[in-house]
Amino acid sequence: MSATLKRALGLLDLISQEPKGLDEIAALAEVHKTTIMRQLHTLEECRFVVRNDRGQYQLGSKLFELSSLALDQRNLVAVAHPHLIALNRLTGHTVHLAAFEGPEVVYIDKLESLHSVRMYSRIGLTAALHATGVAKVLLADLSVERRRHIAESIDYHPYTRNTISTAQDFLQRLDLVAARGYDYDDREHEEFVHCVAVPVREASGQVVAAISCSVPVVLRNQAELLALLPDIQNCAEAISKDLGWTPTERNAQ
Amino acid sequence: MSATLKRALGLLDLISQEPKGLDEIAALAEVHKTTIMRQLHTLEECRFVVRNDRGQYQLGSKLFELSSLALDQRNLVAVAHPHLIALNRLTGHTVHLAAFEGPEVVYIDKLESLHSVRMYSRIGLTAALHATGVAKVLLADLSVERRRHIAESIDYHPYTRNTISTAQDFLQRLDLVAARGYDYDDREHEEFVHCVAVPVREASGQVVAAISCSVPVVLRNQAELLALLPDIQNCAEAISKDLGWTPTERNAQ
DNA sequence: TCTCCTTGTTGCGTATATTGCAACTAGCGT
DNA sequence: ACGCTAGTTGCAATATACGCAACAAGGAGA
Repeated sequence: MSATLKRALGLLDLISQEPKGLDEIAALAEVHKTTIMRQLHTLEECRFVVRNDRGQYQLGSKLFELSSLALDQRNLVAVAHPHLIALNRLTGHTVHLAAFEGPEVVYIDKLESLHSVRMYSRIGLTAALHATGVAKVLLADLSVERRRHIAESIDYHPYTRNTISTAQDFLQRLDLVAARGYDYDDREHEEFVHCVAVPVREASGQVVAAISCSVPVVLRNQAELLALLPDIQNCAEAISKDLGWTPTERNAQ
Repeated sequence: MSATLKRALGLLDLISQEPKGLDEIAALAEVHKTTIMRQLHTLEECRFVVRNDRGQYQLGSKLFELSSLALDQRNLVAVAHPHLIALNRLTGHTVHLAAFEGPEVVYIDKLESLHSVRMYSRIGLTAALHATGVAKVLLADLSVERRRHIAESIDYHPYTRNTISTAQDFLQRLDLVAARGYDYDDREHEEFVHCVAVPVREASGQVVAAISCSVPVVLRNQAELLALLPDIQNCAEAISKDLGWTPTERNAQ
C-alpha cells in the first residue's frame, strides 16, 4: 500500500489539534523536515492545510468542502437532520446520530444540548462499541455469530466504573437491547452522563443507524430520562419512515 | 513536490460528486486501476473514503472529523456563529461568512434561508472574486496596488447579465465598497438573487471576514433588501467587537 | 550593527516505493 | 455453463520520494 500517502494523511492528524510549525511536525512524524515540507506544500496546494498568520500549518478549507459533500452522499444524514433538530428542541439535550462505517461506528450528526453542558464527542469520531448506546443498538441488530465475533475482538477500555468490561456482559446486554428495542447507557462512557439510544431502520427493516439522547445525571435521573423514550422513539420512527420503512413490518430477527 | 500525494488527493474530488467504482475512477484519473486501488485502500484505511453498500467508493467519515476540528481552529467561526444565527433568525434569509484563505475567498460558515428557497453555495467553496459581495468587501480593504494586481488576474466569468466583466469596472466597484462600507450585489452571481455584504474587523481594524445576506429578488426588492443593512451591520459589528475591535477606531485603510 | 538562532527552502544522489503490466479470482446475470 | 464486470496479486523497471547538507531569511538580543 501507499506508505507515503498514509504518512501524509497522518500529518493532518498531527495538526488537527492545534496549528504547528514545520519543525514541530517533522519531530512528531519522525521524518526529515524536507519531506514534511514538500508534503505540506502539496497539501497546501490542494487546500487541505493552510498557513495561518503566524506561518503555522493548520487544517484547510478543502476539508469543509469535502465534509459537506460527504454529508450529501449519505442521504441518511439529510433525511434525519430535521427530525434530530425537532428532538433536540423538544428535549433540550444532546442528540447523536451514528451509523456503521466499515467495522466501526461513527457519529454522523450531532446536535448540542441547549443547556450549557457540552459533551465531548464530535461528528466523524468513532464511537466505542462497548461503551456507547448507539453502538450497542447497532450491534444488537447483527446475527448472534457476528455479535460474538465482535464482542471477542473488543478492547474493553474502562471509561468509567460502569463500563462493560467483559465479552459475556456485553453479549448479554446486546440481547437485552435487541429484546426491548433500546439501550439505556448508565454512565458507561462518561462518569456523569447517561443516555438512551434507539435504532433507525431502512426500508428492509434492517437497522442502519441509531440515535441517542445524552443527559448529565444532574439534570435528569434515570426515570426522568426514560420518560423521554417515547419522544426519542417517535423521532427514530419518523426517520425510519422517511427512509421507506413501514412500522407494520416487525423486526424479523 | 509530491505528485503521488497530489493525485491521491485528487481522487477525493473525483468521488466527491457521487460514489464511483474502481474502474470508473481509474478511467477518470487516467492511471491504471491497480494504482488507484492501492491508493483507495490507503484512503479507506484512514477513513477518507468508505465503500458503500454497492461497493462503490465514497467520501469517508474522517472528513467530518477533520472538518469539525478545522472549524475549531479558526476561532473566527466560533465567535461569529451565534451572531450569524441571530441574523439568520432576524432576517429569515441565507447568511454567509467568508474569509481569505491564501489568495482565495472561502465560505467558512453558512446558514440556510428559513424560506424554502435554497442557494447553491456551501461551506468550503471558494467565492468568485468579481461576483460575490463577500469577496468584494474583503478585497476593498486591500491596498490599491494589490487590488489592481488582483483585478488584472481575474477571469471575469459572466455568471449573469449583471456580472462585472472588466477590471476597470471591478476596481471602480471596490472603491465604492471601500467608501460606503458595504457591497450591494445585484444579481451578479445568480440571476434571481441579490445580496448585501459588510466587513468584519479584528482588533487591529483590518478586515478579516465578510458576512452577507442573500435574498431572492422575488422576496425583497432592492429597497427592502437595503432596509436590512442596519441589522447586517449590527451583526458584523457584534462579531468585530467579539474579536477585539473597538468601533471608535476608524478604518484607517 | 553585528551575531546567533530559529525556521523554512533548494539541489542532488541514492534507494526505496510506486507504477503498470499481465495473469488471476470472485461474483453476477444471461 | 458461459461470458462479463469488478477487484486483487506478483513482479520487474524506473520514476519518485527521501535524507543529507548547505543555503536563505528573519528576529532576538547584545
